[in-house]
Amino acid sequence: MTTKETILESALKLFSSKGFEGTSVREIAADAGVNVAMINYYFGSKEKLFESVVEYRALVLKGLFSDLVNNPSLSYIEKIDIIIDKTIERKLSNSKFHHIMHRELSLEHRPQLRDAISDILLKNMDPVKQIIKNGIKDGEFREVDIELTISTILGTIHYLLTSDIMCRKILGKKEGFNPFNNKPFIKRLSEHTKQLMRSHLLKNKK
Amino acid sequence: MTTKETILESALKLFSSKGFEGTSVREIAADAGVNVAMINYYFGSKEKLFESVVEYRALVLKGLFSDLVNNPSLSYIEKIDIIIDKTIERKLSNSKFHHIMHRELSLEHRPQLRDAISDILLKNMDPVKQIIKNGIKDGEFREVDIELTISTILGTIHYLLTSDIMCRKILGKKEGFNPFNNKPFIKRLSEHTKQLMRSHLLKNKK
DNA sequence: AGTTTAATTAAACATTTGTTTAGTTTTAAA
DNA sequence: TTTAAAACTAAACAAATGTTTAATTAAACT
Repeated sequence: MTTKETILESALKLFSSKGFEGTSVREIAADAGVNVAMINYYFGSKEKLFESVVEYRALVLKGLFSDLVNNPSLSYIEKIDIIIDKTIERKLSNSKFHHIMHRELSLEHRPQLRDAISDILLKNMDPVKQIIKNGIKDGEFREVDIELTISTILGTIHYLLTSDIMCRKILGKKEGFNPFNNKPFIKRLSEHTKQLMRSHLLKNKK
Repeated sequence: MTTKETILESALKLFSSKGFEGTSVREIAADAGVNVAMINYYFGSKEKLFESVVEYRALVLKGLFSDLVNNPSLSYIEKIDIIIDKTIERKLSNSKFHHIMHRELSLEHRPQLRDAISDILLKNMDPVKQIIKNGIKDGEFREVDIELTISTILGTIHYLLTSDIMCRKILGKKEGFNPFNNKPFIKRLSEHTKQLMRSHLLKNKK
């Protein structure tokens, strides 16, 4: 790993757990095992380092669902199932990055960064919207509020996978329980969300 | 308003918009129009000021739903409707405080504060749980995943009411749109969530 | 080889940080 | 009115902050 990448990884970790202002460049340098000056040498400033972390990680959140829209071999509800699983999966494997982005969203300084971040987070919005819209048009889905239905999917997953301590308390679990690598819980979350969407979306339910 | 309260109000405002580390005591003092030393005089330290803000505002988030559990004149789904509306209402009238609490939850330092905050946020968890449980027992509700159903309600509302910019983009609204004081949108959110819960919870739907 | 460019270092820089001090004004009680 | 406590102020404090400098080492090129 190059020096630049080492710094990016340490910055990702520390920004995620302590926030931007809560993390000093010296901490990042120490964690990465490099000289403090290297941060400004490679990135120019702490703020630009932060933006680089966002860019660096935004790449892995590329559009996932665009090819799903025109896939004729799946029913609409099956597409929703896939969207749910992929969303959970993606959030789990990028939990630190999601932490950073959602925290930044709730802060009011650095408005241009907020804008960039919301774009990244909603990169998959349009294909999902299209799938639900088509599902309604073809009579498989009820005439639901499309945007808010997507918010429910994202909100349910986000709410539980953002704060381990919150998740633990909601579920009534003990200290040792870690939602992020607990397979039964992930399965449970997936099943609940899918079932929820079946009841909500499908017209002819039995 | 006393000096102490003025400081608390300014701290609430600034912590909410810029975060704990992102806000300096001098900014707070300036905003409150008092001398910097007053903060340490009244609160001891910046950290204790933060805890005081949490205490100060936690009072207004008292248990809302405990009397709802044993109310016999309402059906279970009507109780859920009330819970949804009260949750939205409470979040709107304390949006700054919710900002602070959810941000703090996602940070990993100050663990004892995280614990206190999650307790505050979940103060109403038990009565809601009880209502759904009774609804299932009495045959009005299906056998849903109770904890995750609550997470869906909270998650949907939280996801949309946390970041104005995100909300705007999800809904495809212009710059000027502010979800926090847009009545039609609040109504829309309320209706969606209620409808969602009807489909999800009710056994004999038509 | 020598030379230029890049990478890295330790130290210093100027600000800003939270906090404290010592003194002053205001308030309230005796 | 005198006295004591509370409220408030301006200044100073030490520590930490992001950033830059100047010097040194390593790499790459001619």
